[in-house]
Amino acid sequence: MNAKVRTAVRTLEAFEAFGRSQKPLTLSELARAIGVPVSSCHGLVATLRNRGYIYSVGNNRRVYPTRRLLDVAEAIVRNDPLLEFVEPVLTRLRDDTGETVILGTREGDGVVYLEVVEGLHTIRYSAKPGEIKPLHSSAIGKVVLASLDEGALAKTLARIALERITPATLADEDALRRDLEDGRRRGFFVTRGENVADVMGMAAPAAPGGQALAVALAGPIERMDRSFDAHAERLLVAARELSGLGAD
Amino acid sequence: MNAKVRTAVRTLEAFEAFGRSQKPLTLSELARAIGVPVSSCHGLVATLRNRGYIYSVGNNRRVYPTRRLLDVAEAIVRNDPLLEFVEPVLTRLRDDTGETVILGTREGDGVVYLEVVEGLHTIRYSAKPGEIKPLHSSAIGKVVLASLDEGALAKTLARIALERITPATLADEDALRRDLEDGRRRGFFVTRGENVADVMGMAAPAAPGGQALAVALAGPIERMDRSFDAHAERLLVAARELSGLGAD
DNA sequence: AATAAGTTTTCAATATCTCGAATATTTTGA
DNA sequence: TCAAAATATTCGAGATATTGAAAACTTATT
Repeated sequence: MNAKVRTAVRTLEAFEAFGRSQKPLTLSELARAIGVPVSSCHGLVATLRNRGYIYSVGNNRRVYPTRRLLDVAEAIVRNDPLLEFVEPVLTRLRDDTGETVILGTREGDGVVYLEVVEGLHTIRYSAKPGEIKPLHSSAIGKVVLASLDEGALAKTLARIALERITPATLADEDALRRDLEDGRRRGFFVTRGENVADVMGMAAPAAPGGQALAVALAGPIERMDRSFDAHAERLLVAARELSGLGAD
Repeated sequence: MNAKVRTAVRTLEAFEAFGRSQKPLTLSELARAIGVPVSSCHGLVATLRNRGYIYSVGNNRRVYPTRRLLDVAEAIVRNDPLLEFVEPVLTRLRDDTGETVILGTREGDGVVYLEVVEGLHTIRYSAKPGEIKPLHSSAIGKVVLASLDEGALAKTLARIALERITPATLADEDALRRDLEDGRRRGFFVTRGENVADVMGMAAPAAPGGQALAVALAGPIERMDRSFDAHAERLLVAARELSGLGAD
């Protein structure tokens, strides 16, 4: 169930490494950066060069990606079936609350972030699209769990380990079920430092085009608490707006 | 010497397929799009989902990439060691000539396009960064060949097949050598339908930050011919500008 | 509601990639 | 300039992914 195809992962990790390093790398630097033997990295780099995804910079042996990956990524996003419609709603929610806004959905036994609009404060919850979070300790994950019927919920809870990630994590099934019940009643779900210390998340279900997603607001507990009720109300408005979008 | 690591290629081809298809694909559609057995595609898709690079859209079984790839690609380009400086020069050249401008370099036994600024005409030479062109039948390739000393040139010509791609391709070594000599004398190199029928390219060496690159102008033969001298002169100005940039 | 057509998933033999070690090359430092 | 260190490349045994085939599941059609 975990990542399977090693080379696929490595290929993407190589690009991520360039994104982090912010400069051309030699073969061995790249190998070190992605934790791969130099000899294996050698073949990968040769392949990517052959394909025009990376090129050798200058006269030395360093390589760097061409714009090709950006080009592919832009073509993909240009035609994204979803995000075009939802982006304005998320940005308004961010502007009204000042906190980071996230759109996410279930992916396997986790949650994947589809879109992140970062908050306006210097201290803010920071995340990237594509990040994976646990079902039991993220606000969006609780939305997902709460949407399951009893049978599916029991099976899912049995399968996923309720790993204690912080002292506040609800690692106990009964506590988690009570928390889900609270959320169902309120219409939104909350985490208080259960996944990252000091972070509060609140999330509500949203179904743009009929697709089951969730929208979340996240920031430092202290600041979020001060505006808890206003933020919650604003979040629910955004969730309703999203659900009205895109007949798809 | 050709592409070696199969999965690396497939991974990128999968993303390219989404860029082309412009919509979510089922597993078998994706497999068909990239010419891979469904069973193999299955593992690849599972891996990419695990990594947050793709997610399942809607309730059906279609998948589409998240913004994660774009995020990585943007981080890479944000810190591109080269393109920040050269882009304005290329764009001015494009604006002054109306034709497509390309920055390229040698990569193995081919040429890779690093940057493309497309022309302003409806009918124009269209290309993408990362495309690979032959050394012997592209204007940039001729710049590369002409920069080699006799020993390296002989070895390279022996290694690469002078494939006849169009009727106009210089598939004969003597003819190609004479053409290179002409180019050296003029200071720039020309192709006339040698790689793509109806396309004329002209290229000159440029060395921003000391790195051996080439800048090219490409468009329909008929239109390029009408402004041949002016374009050539303008191209050489741009090449000089580029070579003065970026101490690196 | 049943059948057919298409799609996804699993499986184990096989083709391919991976990795450490050895070799070759380049860079660094004196 | 030479020696030492670092880096890149090659190679074969072993680890891993790939594949067609078959089973399980969905969706479309009658």
